[in-house]
Amino acid sequence: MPELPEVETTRLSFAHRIEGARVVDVRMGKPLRWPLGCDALALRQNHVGSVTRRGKYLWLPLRVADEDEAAGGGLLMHLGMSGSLAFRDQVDHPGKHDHFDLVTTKGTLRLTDPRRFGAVVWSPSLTTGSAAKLLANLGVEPFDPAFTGLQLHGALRRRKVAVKTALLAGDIVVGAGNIYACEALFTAGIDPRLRSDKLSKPRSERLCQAVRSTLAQALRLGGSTLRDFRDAHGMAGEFQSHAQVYARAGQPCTVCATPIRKIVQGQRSTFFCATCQTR
DNA sequence: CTGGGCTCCTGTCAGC
DNA sequence: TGCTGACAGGAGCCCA
Repeated sequence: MPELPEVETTRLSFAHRIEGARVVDVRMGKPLRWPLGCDALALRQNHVGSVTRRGKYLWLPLRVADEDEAAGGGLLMHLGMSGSLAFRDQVDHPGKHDHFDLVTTKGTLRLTDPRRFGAVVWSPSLTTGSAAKLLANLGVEPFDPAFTGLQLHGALRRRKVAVKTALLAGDIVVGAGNIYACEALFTAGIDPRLRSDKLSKPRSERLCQAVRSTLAQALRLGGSTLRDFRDAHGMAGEFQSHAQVYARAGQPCTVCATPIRKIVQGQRSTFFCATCQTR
């Protein structure tokens, strides 16, 4: 589910409210993708710092306030395919898909994740331990000035996979998942099947701009709510109704009316317009 | 090192 | 209405 716009929308919706809170209790539900990596009770008395994002991961820094239950470090969170976070003053008894509650003096942060591909992992810091390992192979942030057409061209030149697959891999540029990779390629007018190393510099420049503009537009619209995405206030996103190709197989292209095609690349569906995406 | 395929898990929907 | 199979926003891991 959550690609960069959804993760960032989530972060913006609760980061300012949880900052400075003291952890009062922690509740774990069914196992998530990885174990927490520390004693959950050791998180109590820690203070939550400023929540940041790297790719599709969120980082909740913790500061030790009471040496008895010291954890420090922070929590690296990932929403997987079906995860969402809610931050509420008061939470109900956990439902069957609520697998993590961080109860704080300012409210409770709850991870709901039916498929449990998501994760909450403790790490001593962002640059050491499990966080460092999980973030090690991430590509550049799409809104970082270091992400340029030239840089993208250089990275794609060394791959032979389809450009769509290379975008999804996240080790060149982070943030574009299946929806936004499809949408960015449409905006750039590039065939998703094109081999990465066949992208010219002008095409790479267009793709760079398209990745950025697509993610920026999605961010303005609060992400995409296909089924169950909500930000931490429970607000749905609006991007899905602006999608030009994603989930529109058989429907007319908004530009040229050619029916949108659906193919499979690397076990993921790709949607594209065979007329518009040839430049 | 690269690329392809599998896997984790649950819910939903199309088709019979 | 009930069953079965395909598919879903991610990404780590294993093997060729």
